[in-house]
Amino acid sequence: MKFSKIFLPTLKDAPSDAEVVSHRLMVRAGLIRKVASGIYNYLPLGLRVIRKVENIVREEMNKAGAQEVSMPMVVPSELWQESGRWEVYGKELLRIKDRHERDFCLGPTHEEIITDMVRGEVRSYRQLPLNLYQIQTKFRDEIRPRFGLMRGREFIMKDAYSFHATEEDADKEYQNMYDTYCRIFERCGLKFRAVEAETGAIGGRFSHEFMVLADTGEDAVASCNKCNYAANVERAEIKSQGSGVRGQGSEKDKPLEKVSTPGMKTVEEVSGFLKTAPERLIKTLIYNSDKGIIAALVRGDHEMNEAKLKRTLDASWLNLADEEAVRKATNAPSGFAGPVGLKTKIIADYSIQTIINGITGANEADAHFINVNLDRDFKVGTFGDLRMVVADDLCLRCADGKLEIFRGIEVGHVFKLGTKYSEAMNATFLNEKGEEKSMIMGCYGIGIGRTAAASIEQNHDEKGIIWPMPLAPFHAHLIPLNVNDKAIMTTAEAVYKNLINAGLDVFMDDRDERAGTKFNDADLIGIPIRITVGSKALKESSVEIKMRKAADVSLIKIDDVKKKVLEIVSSGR
RNA sequence: CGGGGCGUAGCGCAGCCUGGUAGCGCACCUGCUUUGGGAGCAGGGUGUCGGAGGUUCGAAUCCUCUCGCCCCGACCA
Repeated sequence: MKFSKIFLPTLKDAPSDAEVVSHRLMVRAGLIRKVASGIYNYLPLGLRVIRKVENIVREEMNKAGAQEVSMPMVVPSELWQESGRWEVYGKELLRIKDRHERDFCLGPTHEEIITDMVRGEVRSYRQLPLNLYQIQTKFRDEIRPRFGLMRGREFIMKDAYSFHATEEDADKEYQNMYDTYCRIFERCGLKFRAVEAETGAIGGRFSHEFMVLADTGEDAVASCNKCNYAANVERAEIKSQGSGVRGQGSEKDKPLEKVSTPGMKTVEEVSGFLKTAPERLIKTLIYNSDKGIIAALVRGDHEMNEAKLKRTLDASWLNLADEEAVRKATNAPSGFAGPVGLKTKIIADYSIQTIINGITGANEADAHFINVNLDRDFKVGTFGDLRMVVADDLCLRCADGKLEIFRGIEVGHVFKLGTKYSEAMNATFLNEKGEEKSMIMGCYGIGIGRTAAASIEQNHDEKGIIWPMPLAPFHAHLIPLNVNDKAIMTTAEAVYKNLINAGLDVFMDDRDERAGTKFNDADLIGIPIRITVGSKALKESSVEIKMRKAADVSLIKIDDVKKKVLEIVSSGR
């Protein structure tokens, strides 16, 4: 492909709405253009990269025994009603009506459709297992799309679904997909980690996320500095610290006292006003759930982890009570709730056990209690691990490890679904004994565009993108320095044809531009191998070859170019 | 959905407060010179100033409504 022919608009300035480096560079390097919030055009160069990722995914999935299918993007509401998610999924599900006023949605994920497809055909355990996948455009009406392809509303995803007759077989496939994902992201040249994760809206039993390490990542991951435990902070468990017994310290219990705290609602305000450390405060959060109104306590310097709370309560839904419900439960405006004298069920994080002479809301406006002590002043129904992990928390899985927090971009996610969808949608089969059983399912997703974006987050410099060879839109970038020089152009054309005949993807900048312009565009676009044809090297029957990621330039005889480039490309980096 | 901000040339922005008939840099077009890291000179403006309505002799500028986009938050008392 030649620059003069390709539709490749590069930009010196990035549009002001591009925040993160991958978004800026994708726009500047002419890979994508925005159509609407979270919705993008893929330009030729961008599509090439997308295709590279897709093909790696496709090859590895096929190798792992999965089969490619394609399902519709527009899905009738009935299937979603059957699974119950039409009600549950919320506003992210873009609902549309056809001309007959029938409800449809744009598929954000395809558990319902695939389950419907499989249940229609599979009757016997002999037809199992199955692993079907597609690479397709999804739509999720995200609250706040951002960061270009990183969190779009419309995005390309590989989603795979497996069906099994037994738990063991499903577990085996889960491991198979886990291993496959590791191979895929390794082939993409990414630094990543697989971490334990929450299952979220997809549901299911357990899951792992594949996180590309990047400071701009939207997720935080806790990982042990001693053992191989790693989990999304949403999920990460904490070894309860201390003995769990109050009063170990030298401090004596003081009498309970009510103090005036006009307008002081937040932990910062109260601790600042009373001149104490936030860890002395007991934060009281009033929740509404299917288990009734709950008061949940965490230490002032900690954050509640609702996923943990939900699990500990065994609740199926849970949300923070609104102002009115808070008043009803505590007789006070929000901001002044506390466990003392509270009638509702109280659940607390382990860390509450060790607070001596704590501070809580007094369940009346503009007042807090100080010197609050567990058991003497209030009772807790259940203790549990309820809070978000922070750096240096102790690892639950090993003896003396501490947790570190790093940021990551979620590029893949594997779920063991179990029978959530097969039961709801009646996807059954007959086993050897002729018994009717629900199929055991798994599902496995990879964000294609996000993987490309994540690669840029990890591989760039101030000049532009530095593609790893497997994702690069072209293998080599050929630059004839002066298109009006006959000797240079003859050589460049010869090298171009020679490399193409060798099966390589070659990009030639045949524009009548100055050297600086071409070099800068080359650095921006980030093709791994740069070959420069100029008069200096030509005198020695040579061209210059430079790797995008390296600084050094080497001369190479024109006759040896093909061999050299093939060598670099096949070495994979 | 709540708060804040922005919408002026393809991109980045100024002008708006204090109304007077639209500008800067880059890009783009023409010509000449130049040609190894974003060239120089000369010429060219490519715009419903997001849209609609209003105030006014006169609106990019003031007012109202509306649309779009961006940022922060959106359960953290």
